[in-house]
Amino acid sequence: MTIRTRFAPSPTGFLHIGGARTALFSWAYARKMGGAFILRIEDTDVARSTPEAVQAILDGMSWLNLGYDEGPFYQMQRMDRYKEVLAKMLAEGHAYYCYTTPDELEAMREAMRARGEKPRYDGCWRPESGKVLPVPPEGVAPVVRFKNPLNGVAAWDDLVKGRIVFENSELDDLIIARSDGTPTYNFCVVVDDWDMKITHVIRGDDHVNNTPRQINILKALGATVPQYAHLSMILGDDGTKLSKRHGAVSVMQYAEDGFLPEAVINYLARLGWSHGDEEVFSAEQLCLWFDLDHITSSAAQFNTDKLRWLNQHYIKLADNARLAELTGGHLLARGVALNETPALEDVIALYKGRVATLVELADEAEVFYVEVHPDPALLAEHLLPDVLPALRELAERFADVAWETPHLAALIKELLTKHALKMPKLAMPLRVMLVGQTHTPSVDAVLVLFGRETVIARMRKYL
RNA sequence: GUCCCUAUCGUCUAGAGGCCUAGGACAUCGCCCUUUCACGGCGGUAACACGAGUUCGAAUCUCGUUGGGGACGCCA
Repeated sequence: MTIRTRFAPSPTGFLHIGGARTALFSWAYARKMGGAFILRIEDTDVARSTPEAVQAILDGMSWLNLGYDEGPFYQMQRMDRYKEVLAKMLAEGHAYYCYTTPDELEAMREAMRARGEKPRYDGCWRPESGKVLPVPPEGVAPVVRFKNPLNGVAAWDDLVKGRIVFENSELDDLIIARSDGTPTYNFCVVVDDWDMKITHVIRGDDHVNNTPRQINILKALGATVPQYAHLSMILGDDGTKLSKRHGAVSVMQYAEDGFLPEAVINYLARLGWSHGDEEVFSAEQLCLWFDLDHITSSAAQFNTDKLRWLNQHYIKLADNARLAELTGGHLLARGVALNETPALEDVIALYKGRVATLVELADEAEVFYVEVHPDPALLAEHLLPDVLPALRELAERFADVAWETPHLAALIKELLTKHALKMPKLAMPLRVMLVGQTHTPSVDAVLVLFGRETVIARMRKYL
């Protein structure tokens, strides 16, 4: 049997980190098993679904390089099919019309809560042999409810959490079609998973409570029940639930913050799944290793530091031309115009080993293309009287020295000896004049990048 | 309130009864490298929530307690 998995987001917002991991695990499992990964957009909540959100989800998956084999399927385009199955269930007595209004339902729940009971539908319109149903009230459009079994259990062996058992008596008759006739989530999912021959449902564990209901509907339909794997949630950096206010940001925010998609994939893969002691691996490697047996069943806290560490690793590995293009984008967004020299690629070659994100890389590169305004206090601290003569002479000699690292290094050494100075004493003021800060790669490499004219011009301003 | 899930270093995790005086990674601390800062190398601190069982033996199995999370919608 071919393994078929799916990712089924509802387009009510961007693709956030939790959704991305769910997609990643489904994708990786399908890849590992030589199966198919299906993308399905669950847009039956017309009020909250937007085309922008659909696009945001597509963009997020594409950035992460998570390709799907089938879809995207849109539930709103499958209405006819849902209505067909709905009619069948009604005809076969697996579903029934219910005329209880939302207000009555609300009152019912309130009363039950007040009594300390689990709020649920009372089954008033549920047909039973020998039971006399109320007369349908005038002017009330009915909903359709699923006739859930009264006894026994709905149980499954969750591939992540182990065996989970729900008493059917805990479940009430859920609404599968609204009073306007449109089907609801739990019903659409079941029909879709059935029609799309999904073998493994890999999803967030906020769906654990939906699973017994879905299994019961599946069984009523005579459909094969798929395997379920419920992933625990991802907590924010501070250990609290991800929310709009903090943490639950779009995966595209990570792109903006200068993270490489391969770093995000690697991080997410390792968050809640493990392969022994392996920490750093590619998407390809993940597709070879991934399994459902090593998924953690408890919630995991997001850790930006570790993501940064991975990102740093992948930046070091990345091709300079690619980094230049990406970093150039960040620079452009800041309104920094790139000059011919130095070539951004050369700047990146010198700095890529020193940064954790592309934003930091852009920060470092920026000083090569815009004027710098060193902090006067910093200048005063390093442009000391005892180094000024050496710096002035250096600026003069720069005019005709061969502009290459060995010659520049030799010249600096020569003046160091002549003026009886230590390297940092001379290197620090140079750094401050050139880039406005004391932390840079070795000065000769920086000098080469800037070029003769810029170096002399920047030095002259202070000497 | 009811139901469901969950519990190993600060964090992500390894761990399927003896391999565990609990391993790796991030973070942190120290040392080395050094032209500053990084990078890199080496080393250190740091955890089985608690209580009962089962067993010759438990981080691993069972039960309970406590903590955390989720669900209880004509949302998905």
